[in-house]
Amino acid sequence: MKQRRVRFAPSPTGPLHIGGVRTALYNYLYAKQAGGKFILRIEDTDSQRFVPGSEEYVIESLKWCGIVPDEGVDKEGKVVEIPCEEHPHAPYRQSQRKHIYRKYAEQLVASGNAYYAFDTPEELNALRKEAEAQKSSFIYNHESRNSLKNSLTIPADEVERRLAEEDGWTIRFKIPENRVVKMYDLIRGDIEVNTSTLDDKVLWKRADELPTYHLANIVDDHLMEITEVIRGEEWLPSLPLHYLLYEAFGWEENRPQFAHLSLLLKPDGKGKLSKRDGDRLGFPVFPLQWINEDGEISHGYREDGYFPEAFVNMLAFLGWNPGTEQEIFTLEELVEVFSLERVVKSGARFNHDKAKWYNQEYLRRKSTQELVEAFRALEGERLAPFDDQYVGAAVELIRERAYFVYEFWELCSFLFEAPGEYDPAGVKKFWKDDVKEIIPQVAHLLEDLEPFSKSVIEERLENQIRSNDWGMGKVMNTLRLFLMGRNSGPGVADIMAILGKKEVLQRINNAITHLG
RNA sequence: GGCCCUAUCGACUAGUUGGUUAGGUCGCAACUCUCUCAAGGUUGAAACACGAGUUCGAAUCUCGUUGGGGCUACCA
Repeated sequence: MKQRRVRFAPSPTGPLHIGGVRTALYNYLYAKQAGGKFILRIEDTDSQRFVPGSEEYVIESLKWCGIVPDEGVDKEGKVVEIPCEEHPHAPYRQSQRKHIYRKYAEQLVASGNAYYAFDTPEELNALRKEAEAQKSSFIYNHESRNSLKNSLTIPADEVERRLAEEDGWTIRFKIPENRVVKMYDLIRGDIEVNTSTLDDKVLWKRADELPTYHLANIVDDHLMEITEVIRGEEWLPSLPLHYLLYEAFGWEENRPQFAHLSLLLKPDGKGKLSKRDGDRLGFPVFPLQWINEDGEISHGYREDGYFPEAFVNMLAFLGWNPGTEQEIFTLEELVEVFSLERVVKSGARFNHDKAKWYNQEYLRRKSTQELVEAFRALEGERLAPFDDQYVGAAVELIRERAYFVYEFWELCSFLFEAPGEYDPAGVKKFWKDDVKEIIPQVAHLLEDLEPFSKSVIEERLENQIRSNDWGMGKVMNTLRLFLMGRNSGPGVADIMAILGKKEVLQRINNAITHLG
């Protein structure tokens, strides 16, 4: 059996959107499952829309996710430009493969499958406008091509002259008339389209002397011996053209199989997920932060505190499921169980809550030490005076309450800084005459307590409060207020054990003098 | 408009050969635990878009309608 070779082929026109990351992920999982190759190819045949930095962004995003290309990118994370043993098909950037495509385009003209067209963009736009006015649409196809300026209507010597003297020409594919193209999609099954509904797509652009996606894509997939093309659903309407191109080149024998992935949809309303939805609804649409030329910042999952494993797991389940009830999978486990047969055909709405839940699940699976390190990475200055044991105790106290490491400080800052003020609502609710009498007595009870551990504190407090009939709620909530400045949070005994006797007594006394 | 894809709880989905009390997860609600808030535990509300047809029997097969999505560039 042939080795599986799949590719992810983004265009460097800006940051990679999470839908793109998902496509890359599915390609990667599919390749790795069979011990195949995952190839990265940069499809930069649109010189107009090129955005500097996007190629690096794609590579860094994939790296963050743990999706490392086998071919196309070297160990330094650079796109390979010169062929070598590991990257025999270099260059992997289409702009650097220009010389390759031209002859294939010419070959199609020679075989009668394509033709030169001399119509200017202005002329075509005028035709489109005209058709629109008559509530129809202009299509460059078998009906119109014979009345337009191309090598099918212009005498051969004239064509020769114009090709030599002018640079205003394109090469168009000559779509056959009234033929049914029978296609097969690994996710969708059989698809049939009549060629008469298709238009004569441009294969070679005058504008930048480069092939269009359609030509470059087919040529490269063939030359790079791609076995399966897994791409977004937006390419499904082009599939008949691509089949016809394989046929015209005589490459049907080893034409890759195709799988079209449904698109990611907005969480609300209509349409596919876009950059603006992230800004509007407050969640990232990109794996990594992106800053455009105007200095506008788009949020990224990485910068927003997501673990890459959680992000990948969440993305994998958006449009795929293993058919079992397990929902937590590492990348390695996903490689094991992934299958295209289980990819869902309909579009999936992105859900921010589920993404957060995944992060929480992964946070819970981290060791305390890993979380201490992540916490320190975020709050270095403030945590510096405290040793790992103390920070670890703090982390263990609040880890169950967090979705993200960045929430840690808010949840346990009181363990590192004594409260400067006390929540007025809590003071009003608990700091009453009877409690003012009781708290000093409670403080006194703690003074000789040894060891000052959670269970010992808990036992002493509970016994005394109950036997004196002071009221558990009143006393405990007041203590919590004095220890952390707020009236909701972890258990009082837990807090005390971490802070230590001296600090606890000091905080209680401070509060008493402060509040009077 | 034309062409193509698609249709199960609010969301993600299971239900691959027609017979299930239509299952799970997120979210939501209630109860429970409890010194508060979380977390946990238990429970609940919640779906086969609609209409025909085939069949003893349809979420599942067929057709149609409707909804959703994509494409319709010398963009990918």
